[in-house]
Amino acid sequence: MDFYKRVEVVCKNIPYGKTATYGQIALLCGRPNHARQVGYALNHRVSGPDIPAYRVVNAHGFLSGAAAFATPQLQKQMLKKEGVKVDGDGYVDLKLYGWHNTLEDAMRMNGYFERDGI
DNA sequence: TAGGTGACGCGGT
DNA sequence: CACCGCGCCACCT
Repeated sequence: MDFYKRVEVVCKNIPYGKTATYGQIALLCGRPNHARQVGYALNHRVSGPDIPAYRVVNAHGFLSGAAAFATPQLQKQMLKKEGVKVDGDGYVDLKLYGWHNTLEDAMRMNGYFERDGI
């Protein structure tokens, strides 16, 4: 299985106006302990205009990857643009804007993985 | 080969 | 809440 390709698929499935955590993405990729690798993937491997990396935050709702975007404020701007409120310290309220994915979401991901052989 | 690093996270205090 | 320790693991030096 190609972890990085899975990260790409999962990121593309984060709903508009919602955010997902690194650990959550790792879990959906079938690798529970790879939260750090999700961060690595987004920073060095997975990139492109069709991949909403700005919707990924850490378990506390903090925009921990903000500095890695083209401009330091870009992640915050992109989120606010789709209705996600970011406070002055760079945090989003996961209760309101977290992607509370269902078992169906997880099974759909697996369907994509199997279809694409990754 | 050994050791350091990091867009991380959980459990304990 | 905050802070801390520890586990985690692919990638560099």
